[in-house]
Order: sequence, then structure tokens, then C-alpha cells
Amino acid sequence: MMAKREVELGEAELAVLRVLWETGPQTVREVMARLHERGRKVAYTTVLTFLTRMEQKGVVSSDKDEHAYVYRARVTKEQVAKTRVRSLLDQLYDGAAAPMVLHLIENERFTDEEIARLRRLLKELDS
Amino acid sequence: MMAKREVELGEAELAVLRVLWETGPQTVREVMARLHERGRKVAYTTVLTFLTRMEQKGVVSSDKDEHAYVYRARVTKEQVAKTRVRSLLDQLYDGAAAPMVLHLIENERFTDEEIARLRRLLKELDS
DNA sequence: GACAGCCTACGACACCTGTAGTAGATTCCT
DNA sequence: AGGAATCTACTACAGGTGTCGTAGGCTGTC
Repeated sequence: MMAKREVELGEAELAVLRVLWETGPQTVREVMARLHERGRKVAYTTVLTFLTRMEQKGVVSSDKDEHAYVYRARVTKEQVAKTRVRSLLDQLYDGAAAPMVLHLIENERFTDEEIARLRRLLKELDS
Repeated sequence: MMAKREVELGEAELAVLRVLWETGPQTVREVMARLHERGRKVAYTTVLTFLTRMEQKGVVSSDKDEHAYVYRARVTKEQVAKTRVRSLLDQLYDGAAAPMVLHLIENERFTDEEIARLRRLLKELDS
């Protein structure tokens, strides 16, 4: 897979990307509607600005469909997650993942099912 | 403990904070030296600016010692970690911690010792 | 006591991000 | 056809962050 790194995304831009990840390719107006549903009341042109900028950054692309451009994500949530997590890891734990996992397990809540899942995963790590 | 939230820290500011966490209270000049050691070549006044701004944000404080101000962190690495992790969780996983732990376990490396440690921790979660 | 060196206070500036208004082109409805 | 609704392209702008330079004050050393 190609490496594209270095793409910085602001919090609001990420919210737009999430809309695309979760509800697929759509027009500016539709993205705006989804954002509004999520309590993010931004103007139409604001959404347009975000999408335009993100297209320049290469994280979304657009195709003219009928009368309006339809935007779609060009990066997956996993790719973004990986980068963000990595960066957080580097900034706080010198890149070591274990402390973060410890932190999460100690500070966040998990359902029994999730715990079981984690336990299974750990078992597999026992190479 | 008081809640102080909402304090935003840039990447460079965080680097300064790390220096204070790792080598204790020190002067601007000393912080600058530590940053240089870590490959971050910033000017003296840049470091001063960071520390001044961070003092206004309340994350560091200073005391005049002899001839120069000595700065020290007023927030712990744990506090910052908690906020950052939380924010990342909200932005990518709707606040759910499990997916992130899964992600970490699947994508990052752990030593046998760390795995054992995690396993013990999970056992404790079994209420 | 005068100069060199370090210290802090301010002011600057560029770039990024969040937000939006306006204008011109296109489409749709009646 | 003509006005209304859309859409996209620009422009703008404030606040935050990364980076410094300059000026003025204090100190320490001959």
C-alpha cells in the first residue's frame, strides 16, 4: 500500500470524513445534513470549504454526478486511526504502545464481552 | 482534584512539557538545551514564548530563582494523556475504548512481559 | 564603572483551521 | 421566459501555533 503520510486533519475536517465513512459518498448538502443531525451546525459553504481543502490534501475525491459533486473518502478510518494513534503514542509514550493500553484498561470501561474478546486476542499473541 | 479541561496544547508545546516531566523544573536555557539534544533546534526566545504561553494556559508555573525563572509542569503526563486519549477516542471511535485497544493489540508490538501484564490486568477486571 | 552576556517583555509574521458571505453560473418550476 | 433555488469558486477573517527579532534591564568581571 502506498504511503501518503503527513496529512494533517483538523477536528472539524475529521468530523466530515466520519460522515463519509459512515454514510458513504455524498454531496455537500448531504454531508451538511448529516453534520447537522450530529449537532454540528455549520453553513453550507463551510462544508464546501472543508471538502475542497480535504480534496487538495488528497483525503477525499469528487465526481460530478448530475448537478452536484459527490465526495467520497479516499482514506479509510483504519488508516487515519493508525496515524493518529501512532502520533499520540510518539508524543506521550515515546512510541511504546503498552503504556497506552494499560492506561485504557485502567481508565475506561469495558463490557464483559469486550473483556472476553481482549482475553482471546491476548491468547493468540502468545506465539 | 480540580477540573481544568479545555487546555489545548500544540505539538511543540507538548515537547516542552515532556522536557519538564522528564528532567524536572528548569530554566528556559536548560529547556532549550534539552530540546536541542532531542533534535528540536528552536531559538531561545521561541522556548520562552512557549513557556510563557503555557503559563497563561496554566500548565506550567515559574519561580524566580537567582537570576532566571525556573519553570515546572503543573499538569502530569497522566492528566494530559487522559485528555488526549479521550479526545482521540471520541473523534474516531465514538468514545468506545475497546476498538482502540483492539487496534493497538493488533497493530503494535508488545514484549512477553507486557502481554503477561495485560493478562493480569484483565483478570482483575473480572469483577 | 564600563562592556559583554544573559534574561524577560513585546511585537511580528506566516500558515493552518474553523466559519462564512458573496457573486456568478446552472437548473428548475410555473 | 423569468424568478427562485442550487452549486461552486473566491475571498475574508479571527484565533491558535510555531518561530523569531529587538529592545531594555540586570549581572558579573576586569
